[in-house]
Amino acid sequence: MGRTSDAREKLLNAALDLIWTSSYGGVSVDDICERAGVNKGSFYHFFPSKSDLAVAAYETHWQTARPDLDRIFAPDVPPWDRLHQCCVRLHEAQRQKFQEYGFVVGCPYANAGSELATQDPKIRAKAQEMRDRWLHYLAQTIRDGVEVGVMDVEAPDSAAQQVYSCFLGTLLQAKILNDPAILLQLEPAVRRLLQVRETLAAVA
Amino acid sequence: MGRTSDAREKLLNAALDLIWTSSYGGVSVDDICERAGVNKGSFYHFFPSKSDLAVAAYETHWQTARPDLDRIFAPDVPPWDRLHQCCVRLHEAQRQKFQEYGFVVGCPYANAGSELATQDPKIRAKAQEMRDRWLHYLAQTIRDGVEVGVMDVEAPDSAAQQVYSCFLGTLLQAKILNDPAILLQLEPAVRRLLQVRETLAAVA
DNA sequence: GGGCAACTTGACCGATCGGTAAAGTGAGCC
DNA sequence: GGCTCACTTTACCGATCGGTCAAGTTGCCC
Repeated sequence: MGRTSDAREKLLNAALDLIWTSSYGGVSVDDICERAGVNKGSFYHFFPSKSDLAVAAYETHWQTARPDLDRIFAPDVPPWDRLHQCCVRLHEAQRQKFQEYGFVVGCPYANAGSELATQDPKIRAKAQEMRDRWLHYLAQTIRDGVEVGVMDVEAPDSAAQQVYSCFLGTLLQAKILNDPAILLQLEPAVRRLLQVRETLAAVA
Repeated sequence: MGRTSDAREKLLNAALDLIWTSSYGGVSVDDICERAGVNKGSFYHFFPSKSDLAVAAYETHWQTARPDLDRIFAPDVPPWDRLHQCCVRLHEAQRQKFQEYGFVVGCPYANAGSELATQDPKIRAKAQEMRDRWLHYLAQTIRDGVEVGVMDVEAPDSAAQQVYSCFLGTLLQAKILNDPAILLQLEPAVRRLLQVRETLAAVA
């Protein structure tokens, strides 16, 4: 029935790229179509609006990144190693984007939330969903770390939220300073927040 | 020589308000003029461009907020009390904005940095300047806290950056969840980051 | 009280915004 | 092999964008 097309995927990739390195308001539908090599008529065949495309692009990006995250946060990895690896990867990813574009681009979901939380309910909901997914990884890691005795925390869910705050805030500072090296401060902050045992941390 | 006018001030106030509760890209010059009750021709009499107005609005806001901050971070206030008061005020300010507009609006400077750091050098520079000003308060407080023995930190400048990350990240989460209560997690996070002595913290 | 400069007014600019419509095209299925 | 329907093409829409301009008007200073 009918023909097939990869225009949808090309639009999703173009949208994520452009919005991530610029901003939602700074990128037009025409820009996205041009980058994707797709006509505007086709755009509106696949997506009812610009913001629907953005939401879909974030979901696609998450699904792409998810296998990596599942590996980093696998239950058989020692709890602190998960967070250590996570900090390293975050720094590495921003360093790479910086080399590619000349800019620290920060977290795409957080950028969207910061720009649009008060304006677009669908995008705010998506940013919230992304936060929930991250918190799940973090909270489980912290629970495991406490159980093993490598972390000392009273309320793992609250602690996860605090660690996530450090993530977002450090990424944002790196973006504002346009300096990926800011992210090197992330790991020591997390270690303090979770009272990670020094001797074991050194092993990781 | 010539007449006087308060149009400039009205434009600055309108711009800060509108951009803070929405976003830079989500607010037009016409919107700002309408809110300020000023014609567009007058706008461009006072400011060469929209982004110049934004930068000026942030500076004005800072100068307005500064006396309060100087009081909170005064050298004769016990170091932990400064940070405690700061957390309380941050929560209170967002709660108030939430009541007024129905939205958690976050930090105006961080919002601007997040949205425009990769697009507008002047605004990125301004966001960086605001961060530097905050870090100055925080680092001095931490140095004082260490000296008095109420905090335990190796590198006060790094610690200040980590605390600031917590500020930004927690404000951003509150905005994404549209829930001011998220900010209640800020103080315990700061206490852990700086290893604040529990007994003395309880006094504050 | 006159002159000058600061400010206001309102119409206007070309470009671009997100989104639409309708005719055309081609791949897959029977 | 032809029908059908997913997709493409292209031209178009009214609204709005940031910004301009030239002719006013009004207060301050001498």
